[in-house]
Amino acid sequence: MYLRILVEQANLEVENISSEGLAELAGVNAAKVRKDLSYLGSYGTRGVGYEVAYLVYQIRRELGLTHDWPVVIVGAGNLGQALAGYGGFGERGFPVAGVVDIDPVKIDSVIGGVRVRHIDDLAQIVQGRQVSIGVVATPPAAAQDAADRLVRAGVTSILNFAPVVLAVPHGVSVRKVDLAVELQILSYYEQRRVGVGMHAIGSNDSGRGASA
Amino acid sequence: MYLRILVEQANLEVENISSEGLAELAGVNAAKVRKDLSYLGSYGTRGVGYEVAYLVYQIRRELGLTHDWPVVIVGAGNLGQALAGYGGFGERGFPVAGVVDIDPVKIDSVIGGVRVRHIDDLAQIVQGRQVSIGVVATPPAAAQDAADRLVRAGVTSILNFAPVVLAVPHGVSVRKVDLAVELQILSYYEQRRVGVGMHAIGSNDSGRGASA
DNA sequence: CTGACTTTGTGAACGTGTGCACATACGCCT
DNA sequence: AGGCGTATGTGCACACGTTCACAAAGTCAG
Repeated sequence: MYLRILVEQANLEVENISSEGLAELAGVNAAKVRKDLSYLGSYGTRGVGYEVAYLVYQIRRELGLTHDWPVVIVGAGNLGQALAGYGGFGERGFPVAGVVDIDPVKIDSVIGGVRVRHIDDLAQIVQGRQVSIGVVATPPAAAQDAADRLVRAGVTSILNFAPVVLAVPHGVSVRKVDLAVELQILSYYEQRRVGVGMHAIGSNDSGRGASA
Repeated sequence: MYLRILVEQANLEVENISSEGLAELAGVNAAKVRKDLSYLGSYGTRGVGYEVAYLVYQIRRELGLTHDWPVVIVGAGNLGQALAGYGGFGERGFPVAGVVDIDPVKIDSVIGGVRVRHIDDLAQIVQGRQVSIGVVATPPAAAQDAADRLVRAGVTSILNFAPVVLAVPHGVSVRKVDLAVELQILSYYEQRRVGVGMHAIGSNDSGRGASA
């Protein structure tokens, strides 16, 4: 998150930024910013702040964003198509190396400049293009199989959009994005708002909310 | 998450489930399950476990899922279209009440059975259909404006897919889903894996990972 | 060079979430 | 009816992330 804001500031030709300025843009506490950045080392200058360009470089380095990480998407349904068609990934260093599906009807259609291939070609794509990140965008019932295939092909990190808990071997990282859960959390706040007589208003989930 | 698993179990005609069983399906600790469920009240039976159907009812009640929460989507680009076309929302109690965009080219196209309308019609949609949840699926530059319009129209909860920090008045809840950040977190793990010589393997983010 | 001002880096306090361990309560079998 | 086994509910300890507060370190003006 800091990285995104800092890149934005760099484009605006801001050369230095204080922890307080960065905190405001990020919607967090200034002390937290300093503590977070201190894990990278002591790259700030007291009385001045942080040099934006240098900080961008250091964060990129720490996050492993010095080179691209090609990504393979499993599932060419609504979500898979949207992800492949969304240009933002390539821009941010995650080019779509391939899209695979199990449905013959979808094979060979082109999405976002990438041709959909059969899931049996997964290993070939992964090994040929050194892909280490896979995205599961299948229906829930097919998600575990998709994950198994990704792992077998050599992928070691998975971003899972299916609302299921994936079982993977040790050494494989999984992150889950569950859109329905996000909406359910909002519905919980809505329900409290009307039900308990408004004394819960303004209380957001830790750090994820913002107010002005 | 428990809700999703319990509904699944109910469909499999499981009548009772223990905290340990539920914990395994959810990939968490059994004590955590019991503590979480205890916030709903004492709905378990010692020596037996929890009655699935009753638990589903209680969780639904607590989360405010006893009735539907119509949702309005701002932005009919790649992501907006995918979200509108994805049937999962309606199924889970979040029907798409409308999709709006500012681009005249997109107006009147039909996505997932819903006609795209102009953003100026937002207030009408929100008030006419009692919408309290809005989804921001616009490019970053347009996100704050989209949020402002949603708030003005009367929406009190926002799910934000744009990679920006939204400023909203007190009393409005915001949740953010940033796909690029998720990938960056995975890239961080990947980078550690190769860089530091594998002693970080298997360490996932708190509770979001799974292994077998 | 000195002094006033600014901003970092971090020790300490605080709050929250997680996990262990065990008393408690319930069902079932004899 | 009584005892045994099983699973819940929760007090306690621990670990972690967040915030406060302040000394240290740097800049800049005169």
